[in-house]
Amino acid sequence: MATNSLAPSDSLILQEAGAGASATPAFSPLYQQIKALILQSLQAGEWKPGDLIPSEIDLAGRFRVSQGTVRKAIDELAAENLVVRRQGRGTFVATHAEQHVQYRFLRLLPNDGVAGSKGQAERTIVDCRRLRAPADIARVLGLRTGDAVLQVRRVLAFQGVPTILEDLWLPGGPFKGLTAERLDSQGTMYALFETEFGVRMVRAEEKLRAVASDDTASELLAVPLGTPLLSVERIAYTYQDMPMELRRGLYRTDTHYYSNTLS
Amino acid sequence: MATNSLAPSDSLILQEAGAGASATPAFSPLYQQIKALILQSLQAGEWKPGDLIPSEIDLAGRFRVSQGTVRKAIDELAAENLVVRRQGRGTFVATHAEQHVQYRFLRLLPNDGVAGSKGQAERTIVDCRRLRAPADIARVLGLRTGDAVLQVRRVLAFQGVPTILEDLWLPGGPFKGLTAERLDSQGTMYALFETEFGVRMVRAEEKLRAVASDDTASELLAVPLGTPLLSVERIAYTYQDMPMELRRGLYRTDTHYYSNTLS
DNA sequence: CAGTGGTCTAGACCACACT
DNA sequence: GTGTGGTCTAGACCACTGC
Repeated sequence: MATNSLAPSDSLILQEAGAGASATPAFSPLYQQIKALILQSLQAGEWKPGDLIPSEIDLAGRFRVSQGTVRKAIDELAAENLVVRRQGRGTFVATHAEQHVQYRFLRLLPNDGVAGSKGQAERTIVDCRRLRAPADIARVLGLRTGDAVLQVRRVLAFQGVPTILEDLWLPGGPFKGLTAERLDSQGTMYALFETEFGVRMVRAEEKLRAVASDDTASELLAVPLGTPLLSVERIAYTYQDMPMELRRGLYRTDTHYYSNTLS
Repeated sequence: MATNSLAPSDSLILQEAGAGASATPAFSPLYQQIKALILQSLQAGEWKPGDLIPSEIDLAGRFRVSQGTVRKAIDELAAENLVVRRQGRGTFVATHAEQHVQYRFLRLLPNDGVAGSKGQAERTIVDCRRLRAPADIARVLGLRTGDAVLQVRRVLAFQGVPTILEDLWLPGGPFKGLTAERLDSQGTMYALFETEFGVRMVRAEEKLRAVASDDTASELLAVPLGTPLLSVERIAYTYQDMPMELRRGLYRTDTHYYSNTLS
């Protein structure tokens, strides 16, 4: 804790200026400003995933606002899964590691809702290489064409049945030093990203299509050529809506289905 | 407003009994109880979709709690899209009618994010009949096998291209009197359900798979036999998690894609 | 026991919409 | 202006956790 950007010094929050002139240009509620400040500290890595952040009373003192205002800020962060509240203990930075759910963003479930069929996926890294980003990949990741990216291809199998083939691309900078061996360690990829590279995926967007299996997919997933597969393109974002991963997956949907809840 | 179940009379809320005995069997926070009471009124149809509900101060008075407690209850209802707050005007029951989004639960977007390509879908009712529910349909809708259900088949086309073929099943009871003509009226189906049958869909669950086009689908969607299509099975729920609609759709995903956000 | 988040209250003021 | 939801405060008490 060398630097604490939450010291009273930078708690200079723009107050709701003289009520008379309603021409306050860029006004936002106090609790939103607090939320933004806390977010900055999360992004800056001052509190790492799993860490306990200061108590509400503590933060209220630093920012010179009431506890209720801090509470509302944290409420929103908790609603966005950036932070986890635990009564009696405190508020913690959300983490993928030591989190019971195996796959944070994977919505694929087995057809038979086998109780606790958490049947560990068998993971196989097919390929892992560094290369210069093609234009389309670069654009999605917010890089320049030709920048270094890491490309990984892997297959996930459930109970011996290869079910998911996915290619993923990561920006070379933040993931310097990532190798196939590291990826083979136990634990989720996203957990590895957090613990080893300080990158926490916060949100993702997916585009789904139905496609026909090509040669490669048919071989790796052991299905006949032309079998309908669910194509899932995912862009995962870290704090600040910064894209940090592109994933293109092909899912077999004979034994599993993609589950979604709309509200 | 013949009966007002929110009169002070029924505001008998179990208070946090004598602090000494912590053996309160079924305790829940006051604001949760308020929320449940408001929900009951919504379910009972005392306030219809689009209606203005009483102000926070009003409700606080009726329930004999503080405005802040009512606020928290309404906050949650708003977060679940059951209610819409409008500063300066009041809180309204959420509605599908007069709501700008065309299709509440449809996640299909055109490949080219054409600005405002809200290109009205052309809707064609292919079939509409009453029948006795097969076992699988009945189970999903919470009916008994053989109960009356309404089955509708329709095609949605965008800019002349047939894109969605869907079959849907509705319980005969709540939708007594629904005919193909009524379905052909302008406005969303869900809007019609609200205004004509008092049924508001609140939430839905979908199962997605990739399948090959069969004879029927190929004909109605004008695609070659075997074309990969996105199969979407949707169960829509009204208040109280009561299933009210089963929909099985086949989407072409050459011109569109299914969009999903994970967080 | 002390410290944390969770609930509840009461009151003040602001921003907005309608009349 | 009046009434609505939106923000902010200050203080009280409860429920849970860990020492």
